[in-house]
Amino acid sequence: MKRVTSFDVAKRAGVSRSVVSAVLNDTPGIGVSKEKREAVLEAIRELNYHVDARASGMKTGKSFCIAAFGNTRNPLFLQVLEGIQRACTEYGYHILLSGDPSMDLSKLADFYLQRRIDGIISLDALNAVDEGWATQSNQFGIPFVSIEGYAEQPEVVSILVDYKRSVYQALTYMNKREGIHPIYVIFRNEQDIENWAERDRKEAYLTWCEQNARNPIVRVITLDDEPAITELLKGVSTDTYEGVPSLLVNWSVAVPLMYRVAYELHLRIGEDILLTSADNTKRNNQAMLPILTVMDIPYVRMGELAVHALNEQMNEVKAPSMAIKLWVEAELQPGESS
Amino acid sequence: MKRVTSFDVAKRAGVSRSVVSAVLNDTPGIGVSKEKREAVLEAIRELNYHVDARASGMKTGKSFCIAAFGNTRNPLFLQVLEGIQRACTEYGYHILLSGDPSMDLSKLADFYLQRRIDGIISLDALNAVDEGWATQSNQFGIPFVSIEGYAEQPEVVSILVDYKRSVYQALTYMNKREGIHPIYVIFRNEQDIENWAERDRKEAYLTWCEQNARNPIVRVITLDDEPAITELLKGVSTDTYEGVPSLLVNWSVAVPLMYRVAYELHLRIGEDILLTSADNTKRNNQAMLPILTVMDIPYVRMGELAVHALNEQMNEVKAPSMAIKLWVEAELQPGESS
DNA sequence: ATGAAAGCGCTAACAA
DNA sequence: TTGTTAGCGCTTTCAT
Repeated sequence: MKRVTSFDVAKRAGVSRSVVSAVLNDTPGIGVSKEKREAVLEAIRELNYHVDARASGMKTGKSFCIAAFGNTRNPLFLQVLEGIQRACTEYGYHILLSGDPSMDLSKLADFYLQRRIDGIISLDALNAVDEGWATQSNQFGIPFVSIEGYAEQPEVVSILVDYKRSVYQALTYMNKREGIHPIYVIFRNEQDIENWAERDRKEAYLTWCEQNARNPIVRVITLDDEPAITELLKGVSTDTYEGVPSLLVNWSVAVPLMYRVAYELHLRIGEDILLTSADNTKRNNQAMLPILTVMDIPYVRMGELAVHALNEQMNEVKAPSMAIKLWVEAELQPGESS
Repeated sequence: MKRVTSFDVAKRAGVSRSVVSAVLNDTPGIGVSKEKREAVLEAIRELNYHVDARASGMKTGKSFCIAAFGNTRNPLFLQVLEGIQRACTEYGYHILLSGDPSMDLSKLADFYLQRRIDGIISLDALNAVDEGWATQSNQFGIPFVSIEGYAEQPEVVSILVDYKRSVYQALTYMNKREGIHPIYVIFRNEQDIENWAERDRKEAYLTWCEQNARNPIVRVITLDDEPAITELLKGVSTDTYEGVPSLLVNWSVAVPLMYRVAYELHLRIGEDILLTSADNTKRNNQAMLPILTVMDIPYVRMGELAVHALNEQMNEVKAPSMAIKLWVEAELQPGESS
């Protein structure tokens, strides 16, 4: 069972291997006559020849392979992958998926270095900073792009969401409805320290309130703290504030539980209480009743952008068209909940 | 900027390249003295050396890379990937993610052959048959495992769900509740022909009815046909059959719309109407209110199994412990809807 | 037990 | 324009 090589193709086409290579790669500065070119292509087809990417990679020093790193448990990762895939197809890159966040860094590094990866894209947590992925990957000399992470590390290229704008837009939308009474609900993990996104969102809320002469009301609730949510919903629905109580939630993860609590309290979301999420994806909420109004985070596009950014890094474009920090905007997806 | 090679390591450790290689691969039948081995390991650490997988692959003929093929739009694919990833880590394989189903086969084949992939795992549609992925991949000589596809192609290795059992178990569970009245609702795409899974499920329903002396009632509805669903729910809820109307749905995709229709009709699922899905995943339904009772399909494990099956194929185990067709069982996840 | 040397399949620099 | 050749970094005989 012999592999067919470029030598076989050359022989069959009656040319030398370099000609075959030239035809395959459109090597600049080297012309091949029409007939020879045809002959080569013909031979390739007949022999069903396929370049060995490893061999060519060894010569050129490029593997045309980028690594996508993220948590396969996270549904958003799939959307990012979709974007990465789309852009990679365009550039001719292949995607290597290996290593989840549970794996230790040196093991992972070994993976990547063995494969001579051209670049790394990583979907990070908002508060990802330490571990020094970025610093590490710089050590390796592998171009690196973070999605949602390292917002405050000026040397790391990252794709970030403009959460300020997201909150601002959400509030503006909610405000269209007469007599609403916007409350900002911050859900957070107990152990997490406040991150940049959280700060941005809160700041945007306060700014908006000031500009619109509203009294800011902020509630902080620990994720999954059902009693606290019950209390909140009960409270706002019986409050004597003027207007319909209208909640802007910082983090989509908490929303299902809010729906459940409302369901159990027989509160109708979208009528008794209005609800909007400032951080979510449309796809994630298609099954919700009523449909949740969300600021949709474009994870697919962020994946695409990451590849473009990586590509610029890899080719060391002299006049980079892309900044170190790339900001994308969430898009309002009106639902029935507000 | 020079790459560090096994030669550098050898030089530093004061041995030859073959020794380095032997240490790295535990080459059987070739012993290395304790000191030399230590020296090599030391040098590797000092120089931060990493084998070039391409070069070693060229010699050994293995790429230690398997391709995962599936639709990145499908959330289930992520679960499969999770399983694949887990098993791959175990075997030391890397995962190549390239090509979505929209890409044409020859292009894809080119990808795989260029990379000298060791095997392919594909998450297929239940009715996947034509296109001859399998036959094709056999032509390429690349081991292939299908998840959910090619159930009726005896030569293709595939991981399949025992849907008969799934339906049977669901019905048994539903029947625990007194006086239920089980109706089987088949949702289907208009253009799709009936597939093996559909046949199995229906057969299981009929068998169960016979064994339990129930009158089988089957409804067929086109996916997304909202009026038909409305009619169905209205109908069964006002029927004068004895017992609570209890629906077993064949396909989870239709469930959100059923919930919506019920919501609009002010029918309380779990009280006025009982609902169970015979084909679903728990993860997909966490946000539903009330929580849907489902037969949970273990996609993660199916991914793992696929890798194991692939591994056996690749190593051409003489006494294969795995059959060509591997059947897995769905697990009942009781919810509040039935 | 260890070292020398022959490739694996390819590209790029050079020679013709 | 075309063909020759020297590696890329590794594994694996084959001698030593």
